[in-house]
Amino acid sequence: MDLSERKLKILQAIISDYVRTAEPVGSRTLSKHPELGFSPATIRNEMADLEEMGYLTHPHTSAGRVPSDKAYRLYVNAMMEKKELSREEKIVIAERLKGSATEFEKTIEHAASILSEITNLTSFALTPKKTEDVLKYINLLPVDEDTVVLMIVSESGKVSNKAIQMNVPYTDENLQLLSKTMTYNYKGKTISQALTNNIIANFETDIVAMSGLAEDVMPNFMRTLEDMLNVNLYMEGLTNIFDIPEYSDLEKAKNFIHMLSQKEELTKKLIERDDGIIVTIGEENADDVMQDCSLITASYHVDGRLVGKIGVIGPTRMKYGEVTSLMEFLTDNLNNTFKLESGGNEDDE
Amino acid sequence: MDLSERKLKILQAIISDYVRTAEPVGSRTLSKHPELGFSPATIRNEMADLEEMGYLTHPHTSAGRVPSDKAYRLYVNAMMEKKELSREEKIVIAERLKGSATEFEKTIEHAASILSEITNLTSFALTPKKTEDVLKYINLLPVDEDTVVLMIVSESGKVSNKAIQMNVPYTDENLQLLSKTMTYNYKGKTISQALTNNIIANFETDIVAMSGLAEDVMPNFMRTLEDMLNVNLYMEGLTNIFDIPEYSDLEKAKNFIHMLSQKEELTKKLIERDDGIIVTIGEENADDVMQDCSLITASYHVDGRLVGKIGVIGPTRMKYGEVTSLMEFLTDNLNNTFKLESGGNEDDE
DNA sequence: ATTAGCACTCCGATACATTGAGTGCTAACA
DNA sequence: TGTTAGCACTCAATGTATCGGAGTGCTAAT
Repeated sequence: MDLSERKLKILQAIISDYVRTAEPVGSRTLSKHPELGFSPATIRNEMADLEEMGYLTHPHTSAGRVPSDKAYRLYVNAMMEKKELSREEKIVIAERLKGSATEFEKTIEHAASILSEITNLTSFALTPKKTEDVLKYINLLPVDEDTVVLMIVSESGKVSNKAIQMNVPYTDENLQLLSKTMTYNYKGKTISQALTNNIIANFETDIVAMSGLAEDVMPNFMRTLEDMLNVNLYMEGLTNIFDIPEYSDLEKAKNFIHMLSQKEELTKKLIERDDGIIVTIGEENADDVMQDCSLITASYHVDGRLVGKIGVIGPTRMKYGEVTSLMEFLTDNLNNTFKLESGGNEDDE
Repeated sequence: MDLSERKLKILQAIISDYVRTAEPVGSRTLSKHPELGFSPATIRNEMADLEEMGYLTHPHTSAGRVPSDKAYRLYVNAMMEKKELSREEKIVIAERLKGSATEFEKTIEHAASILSEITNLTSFALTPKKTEDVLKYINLLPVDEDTVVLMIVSESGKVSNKAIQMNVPYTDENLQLLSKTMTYNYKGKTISQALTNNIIANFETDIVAMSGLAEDVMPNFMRTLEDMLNVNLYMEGLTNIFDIPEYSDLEKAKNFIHMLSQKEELTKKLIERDDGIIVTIGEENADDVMQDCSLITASYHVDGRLVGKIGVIGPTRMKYGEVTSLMEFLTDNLNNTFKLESGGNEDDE
């Protein structure tokens, strides 16, 4: 089942040629490769073998060979070499990320820009899912006779709020009491814990509940917590696919763009992916509309806990080595950036 | 300079045929129109005149005629008839908008969805620019030893906030004093007024300023005000253009999508447009990349003051009558929705 | 003023020949 | 026995020629 040294070399050459040119590569071209000192005929034999084994395909009889998904998988697993970025590139990238360091979301957005610019693919970035963010402080503030503002502050520095229309008259004392009770009950809990353990039951016996205040406030509190879990999806380089030969077919381009326009679904797909750098190639993607794409995602961490994602999507024919190396560098950089800031002064909204 | 009755009829027929079929329309076809009982030859003469006057073009010698931008302009100004929506359509649309009435932004987003679904064009919706929103209440809340939350509430119900890292130690009294001073100074002012009249000078002599507190707070206050002016752009039906013959050319489709991906620029263009229903046709658009598109925007009002926009963009060949009627209905509906709520419980973020 | 008639133009579809890159196979070779 | 040269074959892509049809513009008749 193992491939001979020579077959591997040939396969690698085919992949790298094809990735570069997008044209099926033939035996003649390959025999000119410096690493492959064999005649076209020999290479043809090997290619026939490789095709039988499922690593290559044939668009039609008189065309060269094209790597299959299986070939790319082998390449990514075993043959691909990381392409370390040059010192200059690293500096430029780091600068660009740092240039917007005060604004959390901007930094993420820039990461996506960089990714699409360098790879010439479509990239995206997902802000962290705050499931594990810890509640710190809850307050209720009087505004009007019938309006109260609920404010929630979390460890990561996120501040959320909501104006609540009160059905029941309230007093400042009651508000304060409820704020304190809520803070006492929820402080130190993660958002997901707060959402699953509805502590409203505890209030039942309390004077606050008697006043009906909690009935007005708690549903809004829960909704606001849910809102806090929302993530933002940034996308860059959408039109890059028009320059990729694979998508010179209008129908294909349409499907691609249509898929990427479904932001909610896309977000869901991305969140579900495992941590670390994950490469899924062509048919490995569960999704029908992604059967001829490769998707690469990487996760970054804020404060070592909250997990966000960046990624690229493009044709299966892509420079896996370069892309993954770049993504590795980017996530490392993001991890560091968000570690130093360490829950500092982030931006709301 | 005026066009004869007959010429007008012919032009109208050409436009309506061309809008429907996207094919150049010839004299034969026209002579079969029930309204036009003339022979092809007669119609040809008239068409030649219309072409000379700039209302028609000729893709090539042996092709039918195509309306020019000038023709569309005439059509929109003088010939187009509003197409009242049916009672059922109105009900369905109103229901869809109401279904999300509690969430301001969702309502806007739905308006865009409806617009693109019915017109089969690309649509967008812009949340209102809050320049004229009036400040109501400003508060500073202690969180940490070195963290304070700034909270701003406006008449429209929008609540904004920002966590501030304090460089100077503060006391609760100082915070309260500063909150009160700020509220006193800014309450009743619009956001744009607050942004232009920097009242920080007034504080100079005040004890609060002495403590250095204001220096920490004011820049953040200003930044937050600016953030409050940010608008959101929703876009729907981006891929609809792939079904439009005009964009079966890959290059054109690319340019179109690329233009719409530049969200900031697009937002700026849209905001700048006058109120009411505005139609700009082809070359009337200042922008190079929009020379063969028509853009229709309409404004809706929240509380009669804040102005948001909805719109569609597509090929100059579009059903102006139907689209503008629909947009009129939508904006009327939005105006009412946001009037009844009257600064009620809107959503932050 | 309108229209029938006709020559003319030009696009688009169809058919056909040509080219060239590449294959698979066989037989010769080291 | 593995490698290679040679050769017939395949097939997409390209170019060329032809033809039909839709539509025009002009002229002459009504």
